[in-house]
Amino acid sequence: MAMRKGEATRARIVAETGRQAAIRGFGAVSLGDVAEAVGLSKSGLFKHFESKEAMELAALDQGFDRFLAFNWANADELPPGRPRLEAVFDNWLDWTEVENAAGGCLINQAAVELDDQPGPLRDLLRTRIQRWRARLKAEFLALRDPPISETEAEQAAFQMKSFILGHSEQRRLLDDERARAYARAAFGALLDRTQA
Amino acid sequence: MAMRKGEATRARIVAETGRQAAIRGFGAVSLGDVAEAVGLSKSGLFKHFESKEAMELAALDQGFDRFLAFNWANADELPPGRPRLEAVFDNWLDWTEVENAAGGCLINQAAVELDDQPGPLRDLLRTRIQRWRARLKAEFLALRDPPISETEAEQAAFQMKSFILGHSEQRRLLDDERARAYARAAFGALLDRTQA
DNA sequence: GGTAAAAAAGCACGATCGGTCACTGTATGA
DNA sequence: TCATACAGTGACCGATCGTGCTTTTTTACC
Repeated sequence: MAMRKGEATRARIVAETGRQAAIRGFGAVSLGDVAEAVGLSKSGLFKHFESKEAMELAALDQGFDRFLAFNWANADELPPGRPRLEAVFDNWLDWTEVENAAGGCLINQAAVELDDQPGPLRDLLRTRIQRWRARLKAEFLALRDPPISETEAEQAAFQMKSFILGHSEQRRLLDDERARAYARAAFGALLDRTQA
Repeated sequence: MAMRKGEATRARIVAETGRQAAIRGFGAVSLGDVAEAVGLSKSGLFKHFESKEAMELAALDQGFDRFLAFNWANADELPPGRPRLEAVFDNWLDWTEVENAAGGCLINQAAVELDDQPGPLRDLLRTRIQRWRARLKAEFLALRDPPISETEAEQAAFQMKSFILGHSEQRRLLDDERARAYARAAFGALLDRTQA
């Protein structure tokens, strides 16, 4: 009764969908291409997903899981505040560059593509990004004792995310390796200012 | 002999292509949709462009022209350095919010979508963004006398662009109106630090 | 106002789109 | 081992994709 093979195939489909969406965008992913890439027929896909949208939903969800696992890796073991924030930031930069070969960060691609397209995909992305932001904000609040204000923490989280986005564009579109140095310098200075 | 009407129609097609690309991405724009939106038949489009790609190229190029005109408006009349930079930054924020109704900034959408898709579209985008960056860098160099280093100017331009990207995501995807305040505060502090 | 050129429509093409259905092989649980 | 639930195929649906080719309608100039 255990559906072992089915689950493995489903996972391959989800991963491939995310891969293609990161490159072309969700709106340009085709069932035919995904099916061919995983070595299935188009109709075979429908044994695992009831529709293309359900497939994309699973891909985005799993993509976000991967993102969190990657970026928060080893952060739990570090003390809250600056050590954690620096680890997360470095992981995040790595994420951009590791994913470089695979077409870039799926979440960032989705964020820009879906921001004006209502639907379950955007809803999922929104709630997950908001949760992630709240986590970062809490970490900034732990930077100082007594803690900084909520607004200051949000300000800092805003800048952190901004540097990540700036790094991604300069690194991926402009192919400029200095991007990482710029981002790290900017973030380090932000931590200095916030913590002092 | 003068092809007056043709040029007007062409301009409408280009504008509409840009509009749709900003929403769905270039890869998801269809000739049928564009044709219907401008009130033409599909085949009518081919009297103005030899291919879909040529149409997209024109749309991106014209979109960038509009971006530059909007962001640099009234900046020439201001003295170089801080006044100009502040005007450009505010214009840029306005641009994001004005374009809000129209599906967001075409250039930003293209930057994320095309960063891993080689071709003439990406080439055009790259060169135009690099030119724009050089312009910003020069403006940062004018911030101080004697001027800051090249690297410092690039660092500052990196942060400026980052704040724009951060503002765009927080404003458009998360629908958070505080984004503008965060971005302005961050940019103001950056200018203070750089200029002092 | 006639005429030549430009603009646009109409139509058809092969390919591909997302999706359904009836069918077959196969892995799995009893 | 055997029955069965499940994974996967192939043919096919109507719609739409980008793009030619031919014809008709507008437009602009003399």
